[in-house]
Amino acid sequence: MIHPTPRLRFAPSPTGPLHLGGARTAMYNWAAARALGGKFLLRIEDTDQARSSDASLQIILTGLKWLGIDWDEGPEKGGDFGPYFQMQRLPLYRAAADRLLASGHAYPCYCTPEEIDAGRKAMEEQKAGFAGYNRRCRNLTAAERSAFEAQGRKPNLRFKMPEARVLQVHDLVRGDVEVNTKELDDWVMLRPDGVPLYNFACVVDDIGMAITHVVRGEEHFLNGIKQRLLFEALGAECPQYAHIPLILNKEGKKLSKRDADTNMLDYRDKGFPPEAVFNYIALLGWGFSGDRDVFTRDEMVAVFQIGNIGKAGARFDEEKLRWMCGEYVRRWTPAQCLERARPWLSRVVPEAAFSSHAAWLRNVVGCYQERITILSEFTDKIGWLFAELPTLDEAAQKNLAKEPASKDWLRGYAEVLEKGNLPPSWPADRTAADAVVALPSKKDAAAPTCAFATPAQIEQECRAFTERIGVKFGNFVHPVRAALTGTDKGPGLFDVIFLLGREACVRRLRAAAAR
RNA sequence: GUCCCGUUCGUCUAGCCCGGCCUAGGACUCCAGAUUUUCAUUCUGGCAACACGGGUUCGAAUCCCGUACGGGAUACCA
Repeated sequence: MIHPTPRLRFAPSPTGPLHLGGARTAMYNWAAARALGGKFLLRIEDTDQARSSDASLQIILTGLKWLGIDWDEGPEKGGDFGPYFQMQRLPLYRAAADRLLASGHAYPCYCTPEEIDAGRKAMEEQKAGFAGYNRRCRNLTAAERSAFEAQGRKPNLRFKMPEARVLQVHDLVRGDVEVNTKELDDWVMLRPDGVPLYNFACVVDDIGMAITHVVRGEEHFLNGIKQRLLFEALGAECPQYAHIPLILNKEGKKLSKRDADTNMLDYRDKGFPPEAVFNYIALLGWGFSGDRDVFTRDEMVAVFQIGNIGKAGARFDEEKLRWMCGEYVRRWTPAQCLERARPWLSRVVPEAAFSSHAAWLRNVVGCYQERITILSEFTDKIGWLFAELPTLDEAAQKNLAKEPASKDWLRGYAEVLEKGNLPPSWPADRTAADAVVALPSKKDAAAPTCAFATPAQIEQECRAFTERIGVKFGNFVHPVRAALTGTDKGPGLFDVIFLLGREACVRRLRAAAAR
């Protein structure tokens, strides 16, 4: 075979949501396919009929799309190697099973679950090391078979494993590994109802779909051995396997529901930027380079190699994920950020405002961009802008009570602002102000020409006022911020005043002074 | 029990395959400082690791063996 087109797949079973580990596996397959110039396909392993659901399938597909992992063949796409749902491929498995039966690689097993269990227990008592199916049906005579049939027993089909063959296999991640088949069972391929089990369906489909490389979790390593033997029995070439370690929690144990959100879409709903999640997950067991952590999908594809995936399990660290999110959020322009944040802004901002106050909202968002890491934080952060009066938190109350004279300052400053040239307050139209003044204001930025006072001008007037009344600027600022925003954190005070506009500022200062 | 894999700062990792450039690099976190009207951002500096024991070698994080610890597997789930 001369360099066939590389074909890789992600083969989820729709029995639950797409979790971090699955997403990472999908991503590595995707990245390898793109890096090799091959195809990436999705195959749905829905043979566990009791647990599979369409809802899960939709969640998985949506999660992949959200992360920017697109597929060339599979659900919603079709392709020349379909069908891509295993339950639609039953005749293919039946045909392969018949071939195996005919070639003596498989045999019918009439054992009941209870009998199998009893056999296993007996082997355990002999403490032979490995305890599995006792292979009772492996060498049944024709007469014995018909006797079982006569009892009405329906046989499973089992694969006949070599008794004690040493296999030298090469794994793209693990390297050369030696495995003795005596550690392996005669495993069940097909149920009486014709529904295949994982290992069997997987191989039939990997052959049928011309898969060349398989990246999957290390829990499949031994399955890989069974599968190699099946490829051999079917006279097909085995794909290159890469078995990667699982994602661990903070304690180094397998990641579970308690440790992190199990559903990729939970991250979406909380406003984690998908690029950041993608970037972070990629880093769990793989490194872009010695000195860079932040990279795009394209940059990853340009350098990705399956062999560079680490052999050791990586722990999921939400703090670094958060940092990564902030890293992406800060790189957006305020306009881009506004677009992204819209679903969360909508919880406090009336829908109409997105067109009527686009420039203002862009400034609001701009002011918080470097203060958040995930988009849902916007919801709580910007509420004060829309309230009649802000709710004072503990720090704000303290800052208002600190200086006895501060109420006079606030009253005085209210007067200054009232007479000043501030933009109007929400919900009045203030496009003339926001369209020309881009927040957050930068120290060394050229002063824009504006019909209203700019933050820089507001600051100038403020400093002049504090001088007039003989108050240290640094002291003055705190009660003002408290009165205006209800807290001690937030954007620059003069951006706040600009954003709030005249009426709101005056109202808030006077209300705080009157407390 | 048996088999397989792994082990570099608290965490993610670079280096390991092809021993010397490693007084082990980067990032997150943390601490200190600078900037500053708060917070945040940004910048500067700092703390902090080759699991342990043998061996090979002039020389080992890098090669070999063992021990310990961790993970995975051992289904009519995938």
